[in-house]
Amino acid sequence: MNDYDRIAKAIQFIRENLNRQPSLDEIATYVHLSPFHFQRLFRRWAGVSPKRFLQSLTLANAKQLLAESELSTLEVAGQLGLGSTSRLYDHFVNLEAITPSEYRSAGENVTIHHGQEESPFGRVFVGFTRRGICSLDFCDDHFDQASQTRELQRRWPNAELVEDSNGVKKLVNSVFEPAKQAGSPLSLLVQGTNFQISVWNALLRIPFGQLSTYSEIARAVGNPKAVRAVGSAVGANPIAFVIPCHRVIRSNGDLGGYAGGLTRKHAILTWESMRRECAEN
DNA sequence: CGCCATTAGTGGG
DNA sequence: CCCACTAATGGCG
Repeated sequence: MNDYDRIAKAIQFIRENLNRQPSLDEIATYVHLSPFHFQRLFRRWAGVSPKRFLQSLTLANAKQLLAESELSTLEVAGQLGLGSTSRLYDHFVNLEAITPSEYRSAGENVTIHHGQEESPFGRVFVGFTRRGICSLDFCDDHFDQASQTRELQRRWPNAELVEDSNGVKKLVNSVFEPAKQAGSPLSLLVQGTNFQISVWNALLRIPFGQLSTYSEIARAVGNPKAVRAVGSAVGANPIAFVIPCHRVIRSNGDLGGYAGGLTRKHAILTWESMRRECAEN
């Protein structure tokens, strides 16, 4: 079992037993570590003690984050025309959209480099072309490399797939390393319907470490009643983590869903909120 | 009152 | 049809 698995297991345990406020000893025992070692591992991973983590984990906390983000940057998320390009993320991420039909007519001669690599939140499968990242998914038992490659080929039927573990390693480093801000902008290359693209754009506008809701996104894309459809579009996000679908939760404060598993969603959110606190202090 | 469980309504794929 | 949803509603302390 690697570190991420252990931490994930601990977090899940904490979540399930939140109302009992489990002690450090109890959690450490659960993941088969000594309290001392567990605390150190946890601190290294999250930058916070398990105790502090526990405190920040309540629903009240989630709702507070929600309230903070309510007023911020989401109200303007312009509908994006087909195939157009827009700069987002304070000019650090560049999202380029291609419709399925446009792809069919124009899109040959594309080579997609792909492979798996460890990330702070577990193994990921990544695909990228010369023009940008086109795929990023977390791996698990149901979604292994074989099926991920198959899915990639299905989405880009004319593309040539090439395994490239070196390239993938470099890419993953720049994606998950916060120092990426200093480097060149990330380019994303995605296919989707007009609706999906506008939703993914809205996701990119949620600031690091903050939360939004499905209904908020629906409002932001100018279709306030399409809440459920937004859920589907968010779920269809082809580039996990970079397009931050993990920052969207239910309006009542529940976590909602996540393709990579709820524990992982929770882990990423917690990590982000801690990172943000650190940056502020 | 507040806290839940249930449900009709919902729009895009 | 299927949904990574929500607001309204009613029951129960």
